Amino acid sequence: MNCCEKQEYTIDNEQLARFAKAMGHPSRIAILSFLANLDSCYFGDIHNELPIAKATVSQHLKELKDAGLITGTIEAPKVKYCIHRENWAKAQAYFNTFFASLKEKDLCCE
Amino acid sequence: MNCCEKQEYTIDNEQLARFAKAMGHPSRIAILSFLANLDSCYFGDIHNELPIAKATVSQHLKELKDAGLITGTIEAPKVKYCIHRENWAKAQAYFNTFFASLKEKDLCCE
DNA sequence: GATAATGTTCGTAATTTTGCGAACAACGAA
DNA sequence: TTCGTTGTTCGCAAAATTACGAACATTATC
Repeated sequence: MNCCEKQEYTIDNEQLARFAKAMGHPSRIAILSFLANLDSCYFGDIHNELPIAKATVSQHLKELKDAGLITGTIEAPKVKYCIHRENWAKAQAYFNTFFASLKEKDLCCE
Repeated sequence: MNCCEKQEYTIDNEQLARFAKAMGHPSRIAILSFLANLDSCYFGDIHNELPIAKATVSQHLKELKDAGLITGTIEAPKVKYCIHRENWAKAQAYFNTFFASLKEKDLCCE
């Protein structure tokens, strides 16, 4: 399904808000961009990309993982983070459906 | 421009995070949905739709306004809120571009 | 086994967010 | 003018977020 096909999604407002909240911080957007562009997927490289302490990076990664947008696996002694593709697609569809729901004709405003 | 055309947007991570943050709360998603579906655009009706105090609703509306997703105008004695269509489209494009940036081939993960 | 490298967790502090009731401001109507 | 309606702002409290360094755990390597 590409982004122009009709979507049957019934948006779960709670879920959409959870995705949005996870994306609501510049560092986390940067992390997601980094992973989406496949520059690397190891903690160390993510950390190097950001001007914040590793404890903080770890915390942001945890939040993204809790929101379901990424996965984390141990590849000793490193930790590999990846975009959670299934949920990524779900988030994409949710946002897309949400924004597309805006009606053209506006009887109230304007 | 529909959602399938190539987009030349250079995403501003800060701006995207700001949009996401504003959307990162169920009540604010509900407000945006309400306005997008043109059910009404007056404060009172928005308030009736939500199980929270009017002071809190007013606060959420302020945040959405600060993020640029809605506008607020006084129509005494009521206040009318509307989707800020220009910024709405901008946010839509930002999210769309962001999610679409995920590479298909993944050399690192999976 | 000792050491180095890699991340997570803990404890703490500062700030922000969320939410409420009460007080207040602005305006239309009686 | 007075009153009722409509929302905003204020003051406060509780909770969550953000960030850091230090301590800790794990594993690879010497």
